[in-house]
Amino acid sequence: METNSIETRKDKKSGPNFIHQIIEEDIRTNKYGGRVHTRFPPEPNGYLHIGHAKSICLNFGTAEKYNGLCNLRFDDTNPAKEETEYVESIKEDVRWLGFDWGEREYYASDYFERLYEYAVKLIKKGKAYICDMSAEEISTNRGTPSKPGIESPSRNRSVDENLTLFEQMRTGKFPDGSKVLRAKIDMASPNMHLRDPVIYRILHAEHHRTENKWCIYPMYDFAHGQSDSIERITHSICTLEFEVHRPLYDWFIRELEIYAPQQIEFARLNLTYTVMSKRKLLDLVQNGSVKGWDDPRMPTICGLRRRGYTPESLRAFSEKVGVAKRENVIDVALLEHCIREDLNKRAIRVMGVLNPLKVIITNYPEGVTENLTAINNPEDESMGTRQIPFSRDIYIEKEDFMENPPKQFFRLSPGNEVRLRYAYFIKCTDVVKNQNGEIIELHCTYDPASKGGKSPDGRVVKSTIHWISAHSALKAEILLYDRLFLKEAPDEVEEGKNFIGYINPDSLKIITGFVEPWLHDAKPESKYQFERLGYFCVDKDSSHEKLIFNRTVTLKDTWAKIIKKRIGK
RNA sequence: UGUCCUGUGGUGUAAUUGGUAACACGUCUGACUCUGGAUCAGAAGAGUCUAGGUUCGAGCCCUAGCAGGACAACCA
Repeated sequence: METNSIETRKDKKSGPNFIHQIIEEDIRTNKYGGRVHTRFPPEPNGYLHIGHAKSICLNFGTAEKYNGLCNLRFDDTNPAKEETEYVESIKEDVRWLGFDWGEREYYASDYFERLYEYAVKLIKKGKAYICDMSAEEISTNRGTPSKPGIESPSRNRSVDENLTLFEQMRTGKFPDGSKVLRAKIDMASPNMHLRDPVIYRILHAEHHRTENKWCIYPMYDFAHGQSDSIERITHSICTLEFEVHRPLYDWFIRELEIYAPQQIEFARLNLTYTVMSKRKLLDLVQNGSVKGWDDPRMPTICGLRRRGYTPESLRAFSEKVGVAKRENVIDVALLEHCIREDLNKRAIRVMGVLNPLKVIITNYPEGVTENLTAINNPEDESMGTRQIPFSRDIYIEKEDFMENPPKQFFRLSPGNEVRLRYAYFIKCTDVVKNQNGEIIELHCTYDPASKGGKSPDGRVVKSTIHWISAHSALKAEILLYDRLFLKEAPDEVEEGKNFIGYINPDSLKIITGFVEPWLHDAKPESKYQFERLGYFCVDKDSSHEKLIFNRTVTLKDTWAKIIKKRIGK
């Protein structure tokens, strides 16, 4: 009862997004017999990124919400760019995000025969013709947005001649680029897409699925809408740039007299400090700025997965960014919030020291190891506890000690007592330095009565720091990732510059740290919180011989903020 | 000089379809705490691109502007 009222207060949700409003109206008016059928239609020519994740969540999520279906369809009309490898990676990513397309895995290439017949129908109606001009000629004759185009000399060929030529195109009589099939619409249309668009081109290329069956291929514009029609999609959700194509799709559907889906456009996702275009992501991979498509700094789904993002966090993110038509740039802080929120509930807490400083507890017996109990997750008692070894020599984080601390520094300093998490209170008695004056070791004393972290006399310490027992510490390679770009909007390049120039030179720091022995058997992709530091996940290349952790995201850090402010002033 | 789309706190998204701007992230306080995490309590921050108009009443309707974006691949 109480929880309920809290939930209704907290989850006071805003109204349905504009697409859902349209759908709800369509259901109400029985427009498609109450049916809701969407599709996610990627081209298998690259890896999916977080922008696609938004689209996937929208399409599959919408179908789920309204008890409908969502197809996975590959728009594979360009054999030159598409590969089976991409088909596989896309399927893996969609599945990983938690969506299921059942038996409904389709390909535009499955419809090539039907599309060919559609083209023939257009020719027979006098609505399409074979054009002999070259690509350049077609382009220059198309005019500009403000100047009408010029009609092709081939425009008034007879239906019979067009039919014959199209048939010959299919049988391979003509070389690439020598002829195209064009829709006969209006060379003076203010909409460029209606100026006799090319709908079929000759391409003597092997297709990843139809192999060498075809040497002519439909253009995307002539395949996409009809594919939606064939699949009896009710709501064809796509991004804004296809808004101007809609009149063309509607024209095809009308002239072909086939089932008409409804296209609705929404604004694609943009993220601060991130580039999202396939071209730029490819550039990053090819010029070696990152190690590959699944580099944890990439906004690709496989990159985010390797970074330690969970499907749940990505779905929550997709929900929070909303759906609208206005162009937007989402603060990556929202993405980071989503993964912290998810991992906070689920990740096991462990201790890891990234930048070790040796501490000798001088009044602790030598050669003794005792086990202390640590809580696996204070947010979830059911996750239990574990034992961690403690001994005379330990490592703490270098940043957790200051010889001459400012007022706001609560951690270890000469004379200041702190708690070693789950262990004892310690006090620093000596600072050992090398010849260069660098601190290399600390001597401390501990209070045996404070075992477990509580002092019987009730005295309080202001700070708790993490540590690792020196002899049982496990070495691990730790990859500290930061944002890939220094500039909030890396797409906005200044004169004569390139977005590559905005890359953060410190986006990756590789260090060797220590972690609890308990992590020896940690499995790839498993996620942990290193207490006080952040969330880390085991890299897929990690092994018993060499443990590798990726930092997914840091914890929120008030102290870091204070420092930043002091430096700023 | 064209056509289409979009303008609401720093960033996103809402506003029960004309009733006096809400939620999230971020920011800032404070409480609590064996993570300077989490949690909890609170604050600041927009008067809705501009100007007219309709109306008792406009972020929502009308008119005219302004600003931003998309469109000229045999790419998708």
